[in-house]
Amino acid sequence: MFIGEYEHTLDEKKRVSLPKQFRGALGKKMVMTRGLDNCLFIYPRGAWEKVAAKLQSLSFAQADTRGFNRFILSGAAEVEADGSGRILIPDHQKEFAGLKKDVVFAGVSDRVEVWDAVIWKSYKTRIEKQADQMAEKLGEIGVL
Amino acid sequence: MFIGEYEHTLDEKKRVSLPKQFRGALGKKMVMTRGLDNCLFIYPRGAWEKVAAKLQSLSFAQADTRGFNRFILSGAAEVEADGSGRILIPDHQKEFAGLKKDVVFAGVSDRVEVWDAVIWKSYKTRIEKQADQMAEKLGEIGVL
DNA sequence: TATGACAGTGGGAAAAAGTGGGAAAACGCA
DNA sequence: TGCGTTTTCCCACTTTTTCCCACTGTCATA
Repeated sequence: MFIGEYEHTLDEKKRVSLPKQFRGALGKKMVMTRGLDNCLFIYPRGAWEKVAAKLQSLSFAQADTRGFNRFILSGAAEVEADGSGRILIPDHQKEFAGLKKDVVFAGVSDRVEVWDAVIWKSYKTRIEKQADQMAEKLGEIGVL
Repeated sequence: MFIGEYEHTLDEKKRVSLPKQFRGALGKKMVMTRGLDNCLFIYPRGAWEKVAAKLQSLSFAQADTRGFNRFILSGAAEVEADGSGRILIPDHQKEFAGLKKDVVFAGVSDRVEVWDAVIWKSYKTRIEKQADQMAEKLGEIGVL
C-alpha cells in the first residue's frame, strides 16, 4: 500500500530518485506506464503482470482494442533502480507527463504516480476545491 | 512481453538497428509482415508460428478471410539481425509502412511494431485524445 | 552543539549502443 | 566472361548509457 507525497528532482541525465519509503515495496525492477490526467504509473513487477495478463486476453482484431493496447503497452517501460535508488525516465514518458525539473511521487494504493510538480500543484488545488462535493459523494456511498 | 517505444534511423542501405531491449526476446531470426494501421509487425519465430496457425484455421470459404490471409502471409518476410543487431527492411515493406528516415519501434504484447516516426506521432495524438474511453476500459479490466 | 550516518544530488570516466562508410563478396545482365 | 550493381561483412567514429565516487544538507544521537 503506497501512501504519501514526495518531491524529487529530475537531473539532465533523466534520472530521478525514488522516495525511500517506496523502494522496498517497488522492488528493484518495476514497470512504469502512462497513466491518466498526465501522470505516470509505477507498478511493482507482480502487480504489472496481472495487468499484462488481462491485456493479452484482448483481441487485436478491433481497431479500438489495438489502439488501447498500443497506448498502454508501447507507453510502458521496464525500469530498474540503480545503486543509489534512482530510475531513468524514458524520453517519451518524460514528454507525455510534461516532466520538467521537479517531480512529485504520490502513493495511490497499489501504484505510485509520477507528476510534474507544477501540474501536480494545480491539479491538487483544483481537487481541493471539489473536496466538499467529494465529501457528499463519499457520504452517499457510506465511506464517511 | 514487448513493451516500450524506441526511435532509430533507417540508413540509405535500408538497415535499421533493433532496440537492444527487444533483441533477446526476438532472437536472431524473426518474421516481419504487414500490420494493421500502416505499420509492420515483427514476431519472434515461435510466436509467428502461432499466428500462422491461427490464420490457417480460419475458413477458406469466405472471400474476406482469404484476402486477409494473403495480406498477412504474402507480405511476410523472414529477417535476420546482422552482427550489430540491425535488420534489413525489404522495399515493399518500407513502401507499405511509408518509412522514411526516422523509425519507431513499439512493443505491443507479443509483437514489435515498426512505424514511420511522423505517422506514429500523429497516430499517438489521435489515440491520446480518446483518454476518457481509455479510462473506462482500464476500469473494466480492473487496472484502476 | 558537535559528530556520524545517510538520503539525495551532481558529475566524471569507462563501457556500450547506434550509426555511417568502405571493402570484399555475390549477383545479374549483356 | 566481363562489367556494373547490389549485398554482406567488418571496422571506426560518435553519442548515449552505465557505473562509480564525491559533495551537501538533514536528522538523530552523544
